[in-house]
Amino acid sequence: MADQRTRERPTLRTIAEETGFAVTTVSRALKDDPRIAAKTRKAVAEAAEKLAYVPDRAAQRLRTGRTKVISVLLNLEHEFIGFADELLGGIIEAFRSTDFAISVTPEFDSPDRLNAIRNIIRNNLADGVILTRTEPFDDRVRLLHEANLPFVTHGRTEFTTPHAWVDFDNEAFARNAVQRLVEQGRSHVLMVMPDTRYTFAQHLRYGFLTAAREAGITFEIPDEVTLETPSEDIADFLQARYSADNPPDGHVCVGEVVAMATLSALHDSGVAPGRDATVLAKQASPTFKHVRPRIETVPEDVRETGRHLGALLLRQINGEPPEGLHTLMQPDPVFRVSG
Amino acid sequence: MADQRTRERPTLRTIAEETGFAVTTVSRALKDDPRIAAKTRKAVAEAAEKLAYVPDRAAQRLRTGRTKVISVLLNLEHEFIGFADELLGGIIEAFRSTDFAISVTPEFDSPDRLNAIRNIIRNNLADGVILTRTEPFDDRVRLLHEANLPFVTHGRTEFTTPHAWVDFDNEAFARNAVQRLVEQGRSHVLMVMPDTRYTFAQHLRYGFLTAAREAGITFEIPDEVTLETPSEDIADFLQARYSADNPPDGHVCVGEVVAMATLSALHDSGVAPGRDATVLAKQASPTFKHVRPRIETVPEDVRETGRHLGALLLRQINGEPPEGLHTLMQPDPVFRVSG
DNA sequence: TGACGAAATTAAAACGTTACAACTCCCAAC
DNA sequence: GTTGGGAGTTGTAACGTTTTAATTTCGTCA
Repeated sequence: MADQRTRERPTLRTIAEETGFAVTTVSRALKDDPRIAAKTRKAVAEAAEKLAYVPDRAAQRLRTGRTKVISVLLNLEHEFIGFADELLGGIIEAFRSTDFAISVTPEFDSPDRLNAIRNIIRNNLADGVILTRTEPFDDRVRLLHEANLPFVTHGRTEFTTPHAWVDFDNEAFARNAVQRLVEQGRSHVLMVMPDTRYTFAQHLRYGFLTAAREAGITFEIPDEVTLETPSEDIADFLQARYSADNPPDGHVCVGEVVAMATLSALHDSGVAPGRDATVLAKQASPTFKHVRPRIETVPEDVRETGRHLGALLLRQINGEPPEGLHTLMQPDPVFRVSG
Repeated sequence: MADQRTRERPTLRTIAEETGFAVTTVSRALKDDPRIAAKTRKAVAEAAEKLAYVPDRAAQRLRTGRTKVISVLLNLEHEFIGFADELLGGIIEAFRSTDFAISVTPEFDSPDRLNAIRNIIRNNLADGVILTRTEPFDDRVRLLHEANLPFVTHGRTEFTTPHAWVDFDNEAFARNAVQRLVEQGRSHVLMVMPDTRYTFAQHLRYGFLTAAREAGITFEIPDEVTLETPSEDIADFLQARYSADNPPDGHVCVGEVVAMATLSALHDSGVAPGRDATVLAKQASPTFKHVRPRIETVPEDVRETGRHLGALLLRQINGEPPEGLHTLMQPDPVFRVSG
């Protein structure tokens, strides 16, 4: 049985023997080191090509300490549907022309989110880290900063020490949404919020509240449910709301799951979207095109977010300081009927 | 600025100096080698604990050739929404108690799907590989087999050499679906198929055709669209079908995206699901609960699929031969109203 | 003619681990 | 009192790379 893995792979030594140069020379020549004569570099390159030489990553890593690995921390337990697909897709695009490997590190529920980071630092598992679900005073950020390991967060913190981040302007989104609801004559708006521990929950809340107050309409942020509540419970809650006093007539939905739960609650309550109430949503996946009745949405391009995260991380790995490495993605100010 | 990455990490040598044993002894003691006296093992373990020693993966990898990495090949360009989230979630669960890292390797469109595999083999990037979107005579399987690198496919091949796989019984699903449609009095059924190059397309087709023939009803498999067609084009196609002669009255949908496209096409054509036509679907995400009108579905647990893939791969990495390492996941034979 | 320095190349060490082949004890057997 | 052998331990080499500090080579200038 032929085993290509154990079949002798060419090493620098092989090339050295082939060309008659020393291993050091070969190593340098392959990196186009100007100390090596141009003629030599060419000869070495040709030999390497001929032998199909590829450097051994384990040896490089042992010698240099660089892993050539990017670690993406994801909570795959209850993520927004399709979030990981798109984010990873974007990150991978950003690293496509490099030889970095993308490693997915699971993050389990809160008590020790830190452990995943500690593990990466202790075992030197990555040259860079991408964090999601950022909190205002995120300890993971503190750890990575101390360890001097490049990282980018999806979402902002409130630390004063600068670090790279990419975020969607959720405050603007919420503000725009409320204003649009007001334009449509709505007067009592409701929004299901993310868990308050995440920074973007504050942004949403702020945008939502200020816009509602400015417009002089009433608003409602339920305590009973969050985006992490199972979506059928959200739907049940909303349905209960509709059979109680003073039901909302406008909904701002931060994600597709909550938007669909809302629509199903309206449907099951006999409330006609568009006529009796308006539902606005942030749309991240193309699926939403097919939801009926059609509602107005604003897109959030998660893949693009991933590309930005990757790009900012790469710049840090290449030595740029994190100062100013930010991308705040602006929502399209106009809501459009999806599909 | 403290840099924990460069701060001296304890190595075997550190422990050796601390305990007075030789490096070899320490190395063996840490693996509980019976050649080392129990007392020594204990002393070494304590010193290692005290110093917070963790073995250097680069050094282990260089020395042993084992990478402690699993590579998951995913096409993140046009995957079913949420597929990667769930599959990765399951795979990660399977490897949770090991120290394997999960690396996502992008697979781009067909011409050279092989290159990703070649790259993994040449660079020795993984100890095991998980393949998705398997084809009947999948060259990737051939390569991995030759390289003697453990792997599992999601989906079956038609090779005679045995290899590990995990699959959903799509033939049974399609058969059950057609039978259910017949029960509901439907007489002309339509199914949008995956691209024919994938093995599971054959299974679906076979189940669909035999059940329809057995029941003596007419059926239709459009050439114009596949599951890879942009979903709005699928919807447009179906809408056109409804304004033409002899429209279908039953739909089998392999995924949620096509199910939603179908529902939107019915809606936009003024065809009432349940009364004028029946839509049955395979449901992989909980979101679908909220789709209105409700339709009957059968669940497919992609996370469980991931767990199986991971488990079978792990067994091979631990030396089991691939013979008999299969899991064919059976669909629930009864369709239920979702939500 | 010999010394100098720049250009080109090199040997050797190191990264941290594991594997191989010894080596040292010490006790039992003759 | 030597021998044999097992238990326990160890030194050394090796994995393939990069880095440091030489070393060689050669043209130039005094």
